Amino acid sequence: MEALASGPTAPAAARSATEAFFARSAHEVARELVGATVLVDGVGGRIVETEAYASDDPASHSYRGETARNRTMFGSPGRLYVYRSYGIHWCANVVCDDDRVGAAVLLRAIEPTHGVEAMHARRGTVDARLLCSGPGRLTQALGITAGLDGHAVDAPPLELFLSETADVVAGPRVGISRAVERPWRYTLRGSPFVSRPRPRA
DNA sequence: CAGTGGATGCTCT
DNA sequence: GAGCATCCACTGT
Repeated sequence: MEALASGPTAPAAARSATEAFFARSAHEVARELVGATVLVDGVGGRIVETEAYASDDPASHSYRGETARNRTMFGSPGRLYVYRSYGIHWCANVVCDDDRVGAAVLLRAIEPTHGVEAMHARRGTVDARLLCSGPGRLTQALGITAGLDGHAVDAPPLELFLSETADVVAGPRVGISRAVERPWRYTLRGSPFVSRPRPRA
């Protein structure tokens, strides 16, 4: 993937390749991010689980309009939206934009491939399957906090490498109470590193 | 295994 | 004051 040439203050007209990739529906982006590799300071791995949150989605933080918390969701695509979950964990999204602002893709699980030692140290677990298999776990393992909110996903310390097409399965989202039935959770088929139900086959 | 409850902070009603 | 896009420890089968 190309490096992001323009900084935060660059003219909006000069949209980078990364921004263009994320300037689509959260569904397309969520599906294509499965199989991609994301690193923070060289620590991370292959994305095996994502969820799409659309702009007109009752389950999305952006549904009721812009607030102080979700401001990043209404900005440039290709940036991280980081928020605190249940008062304890951080959750990381990538902002999308399919003509309507307020869409994003939640990163739910990663297969650890880079900097596994650092992840173990941060997480304090010995089970590789539990290092990044959940939105709160993966932010802890990669060291993602509110400090990275609004940060471009391809600007240091973040790196993103897209992949060839992966074998992706769609299913219902996890942990939400509204629009529960929408099958907007995307997982890498058969991966033992997804967060929820152990893949049965 | 399945089910329950506690921790903990912030947003919105 | 309720309700979370969660995780973990602990209980009982």
